[in-house]
Amino acid sequence: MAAVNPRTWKQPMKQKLTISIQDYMKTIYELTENGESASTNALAQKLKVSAPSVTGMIKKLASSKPALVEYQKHQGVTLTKEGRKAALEVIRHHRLLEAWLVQTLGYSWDEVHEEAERLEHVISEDFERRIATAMGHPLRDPHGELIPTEDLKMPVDESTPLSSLRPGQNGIVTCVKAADMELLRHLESLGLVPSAEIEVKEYSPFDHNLTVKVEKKTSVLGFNITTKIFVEITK
Amino acid sequence: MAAVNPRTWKQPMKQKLTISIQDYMKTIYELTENGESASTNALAQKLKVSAPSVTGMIKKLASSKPALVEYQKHQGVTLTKEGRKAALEVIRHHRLLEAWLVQTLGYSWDEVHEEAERLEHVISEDFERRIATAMGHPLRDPHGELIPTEDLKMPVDESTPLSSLRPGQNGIVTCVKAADMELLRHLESLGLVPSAEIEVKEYSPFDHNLTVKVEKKTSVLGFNITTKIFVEITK
DNA sequence: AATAAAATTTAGGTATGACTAAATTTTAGA
DNA sequence: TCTAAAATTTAGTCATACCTAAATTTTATT
Ligand SMILES: [Mn+2]
Ligand SMILES: [Mn+2]
Ligand SMILES: [Mn+2]
Ligand SMILES: [Mn+2]
Repeated sequence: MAAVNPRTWKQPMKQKLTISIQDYMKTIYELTENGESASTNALAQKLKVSAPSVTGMIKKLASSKPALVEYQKHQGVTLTKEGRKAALEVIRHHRLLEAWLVQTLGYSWDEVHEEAERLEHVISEDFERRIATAMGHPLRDPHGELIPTEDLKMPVDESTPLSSLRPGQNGIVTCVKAADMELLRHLESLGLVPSAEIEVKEYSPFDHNLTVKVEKKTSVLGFNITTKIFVEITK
Repeated sequence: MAAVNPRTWKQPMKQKLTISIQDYMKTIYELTENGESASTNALAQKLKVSAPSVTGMIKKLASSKPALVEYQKHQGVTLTKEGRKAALEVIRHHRLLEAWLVQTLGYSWDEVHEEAERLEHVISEDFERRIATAMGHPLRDPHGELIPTEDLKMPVDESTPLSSLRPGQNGIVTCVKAADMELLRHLESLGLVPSAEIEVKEYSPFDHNLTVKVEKKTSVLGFNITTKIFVEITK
């Protein structure tokens, strides 16, 4: 119910990270998945915080023991090993929660995100274990995003973006990487949800449009959509 | 994900109360249920915070618009109508969550409290509605505590403390008002849980001990226990 | 009524995590 | 290579919610 005096903290504990820090870690993870470092501005935008606030926080994270990020002025940040663990812990919470909310409370996949965004920071490890067990240790969340394992490793994703398929190829949707609720609802109306089967019918080399067929429905999808849908190629 | 600048708050909103404030409201509610006002020290103890911190917070709550508490120096605090609503909102969240965690994740009644204590502050009204609906709008939590209604009224409790029963009277347990996990587990081992049927066998006028029979098990209970168990008299 | 003890408030700080405005550094264009 | 724009950091504040030590007020007890 109450707070802990930071001055009386026993150091060598698995210290609980603040909600802010947890959000920073998660966001840095997402921005550095491609291998590049995360810029101050990109973080500021994603976290909806000013750039100076990011600089301040980043300095703190870099000088904490153990350091959670690697930081060089003007060069952005990357996660340390410790930092990656912290990020994956939050991401595991988030994705398990999304899956659980959809399965047990009938949330739709475009509604869950917000709720999970707040719950992810306050559930116990016990809660995490209970929902994981109750769902039979799912591999992916409702969007198809991979759930970090209990020992905080991120499974490798074998799937490829729909944009790389060509006419004649088929696939099963594994993941839809979209945050926008409008877009999510649109894709759902087209049947483009995880585990849907897709046939690629046509490809337009100029705009990279793909014509795809999902459950008897045919749609023409632009490049900015086909790069967000990931599939496991079946043919 | 980020914070709101309090200086740019639009006033006349159903402003979201901070977690600290929510905990103060809940605790003040509990301490004033008997009709008396809550003292600074009692609040400090329950909230695990220093007395000066309580004074400071109380002043803020009293001068906020709308005021959440009524406060007179050295005289303790009581809740305003607004304050009571705020308290009941948190209590409803807490008790619905306890019921939900026990029903769907197999928490035991002595484990749920802590988890609910943190979740109560972050679930949405939507989440509240979903779990209430999923459970068929339960009247009581796993301890038997009454759950405030959706329109934030506290139902009146018809039950009486076990301590007021005498040999020959029977009752059904409605509520066990104990916070201590050890005690809760002990009572459970005696079968003293909500909806258990109790027969009062003996009464010792000197120490107010009651000998009771629950499911073929007979126990002698001290006054400090019998005042914490509430029953609906059936005979 | 006087005084000691208990309760409460005042005074002065701290940590966290935001913000704006100004300065600096990096980057990219001519 | 110089320079302007963009990105980033520094400097200085602020709100929230705690804290300890000291002062004050209330309350009991003679
Ligand atoms: Mn975890
Ligand atoms: Mn979050
Ligand atoms: Mn709480
Ligand atoms: Mn509510």
